[in-house]
Amino acid sequence: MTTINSETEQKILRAAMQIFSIEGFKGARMQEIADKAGINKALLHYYYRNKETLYKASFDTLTFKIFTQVNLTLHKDTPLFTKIENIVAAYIDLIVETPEVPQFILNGIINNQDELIKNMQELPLDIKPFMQQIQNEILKGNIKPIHPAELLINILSLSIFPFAARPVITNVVGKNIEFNFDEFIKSRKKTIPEFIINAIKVEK
Amino acid sequence: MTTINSETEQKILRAAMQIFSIEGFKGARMQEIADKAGINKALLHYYYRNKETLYKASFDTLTFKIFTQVNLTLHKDTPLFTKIENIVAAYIDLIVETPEVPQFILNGIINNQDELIKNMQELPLDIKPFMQQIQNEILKGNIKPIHPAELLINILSLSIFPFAARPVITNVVGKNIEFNFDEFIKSRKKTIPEFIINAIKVEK
DNA sequence: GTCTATATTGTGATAGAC
DNA sequence: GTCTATCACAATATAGAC
Repeated sequence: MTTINSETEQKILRAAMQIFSIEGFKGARMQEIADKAGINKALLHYYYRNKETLYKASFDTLTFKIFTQVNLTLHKDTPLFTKIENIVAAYIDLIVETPEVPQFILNGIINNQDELIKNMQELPLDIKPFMQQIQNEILKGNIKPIHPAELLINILSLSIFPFAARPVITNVVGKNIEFNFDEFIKSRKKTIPEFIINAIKVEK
Repeated sequence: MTTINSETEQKILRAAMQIFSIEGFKGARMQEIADKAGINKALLHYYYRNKETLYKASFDTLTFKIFTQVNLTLHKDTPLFTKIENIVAAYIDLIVETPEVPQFILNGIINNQDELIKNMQELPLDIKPFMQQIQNEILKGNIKPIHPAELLINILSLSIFPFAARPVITNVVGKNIEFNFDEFIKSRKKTIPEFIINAIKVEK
């Protein structure tokens, strides 16, 4: 993690996070970041040697909170169904709070993939205990057989995709019916876990 | 839709679709497209006035096929559960066949949003009949109550997200367990519909 | 239609004054 | 620490010969 000292450094970082999220690494212009931070281009290079350093600092700051929070939820010792509710809620809350994150990550996937992967590998994300928990519930006959990785990917897909696809969804769905995205997202904290639990639970 | 005449024009367009998908609009270099097409930079400008024209032509060509196919599946008169299987299969097949599409669309969402929306509004996508079909099944008590738009978004999320997030998934999941993405995707044509149908079906 | 050469502009980065 | 001025090069676009 990067430690921030001065006021100016913070203004730069805040501006950088916004611009990189919207424009991606290649699309972002140092001039634009400087403008948004209300300072001069040369000052960017004073605080951050070059564009890459600034990008890395933005990535760290944006992802640190969300990943530690999700990691925490994954490791906590709670029953599976409760944990699924918690994971979904954590994702949705954090993304609503910092909506740049999914865009930033997607942008990274698209035009800065190697750098992104390198950065992600440094994150302390350990999904093994959660996978083990799923496996145990299957063995005990409490849920239907499913590959633990697949269940995790389904949880992520349902939680994150709508944010990434927001403009397309509001456009395509909104063209056909009355649709309020913010209300939709709010309701999802309840409907996603319901959907998932219905899909995997065993009727007794 | 753009009409293509000469052989060279096709080579350019094919190259452009690939480069734009990987690099995004701003990241793509005209030189790179020319190289991949095996021709000269100046010739790009002969066929397509500028970068934007070339981008638009790439978008049209890439999205036309996938959207008409999905639209067709949505409108066909098949039972709901079969239709869900068909939609998922159509998406996965088309994306496997043209893996540039999700990246291209995401790129558009991210750094060319207004243009993308304008382009999408021209597509002949009509989801009303499918939504009506879901509503009818709910009324007949065949499936659990769910907002039709939400069900559609869940189908899209589960089908598309893994492609967009592929690098992150292979990295994060692969770091923890043995994981083969191609096999995973192949199996999803079966597991996604199962998951969805389990989530919404009413036990009788 | 296709090329080489070049004009023109954009953009990351540095030097050096204050 | 912050600025102005400028360098160096990369990238889009055009002119003009063949």
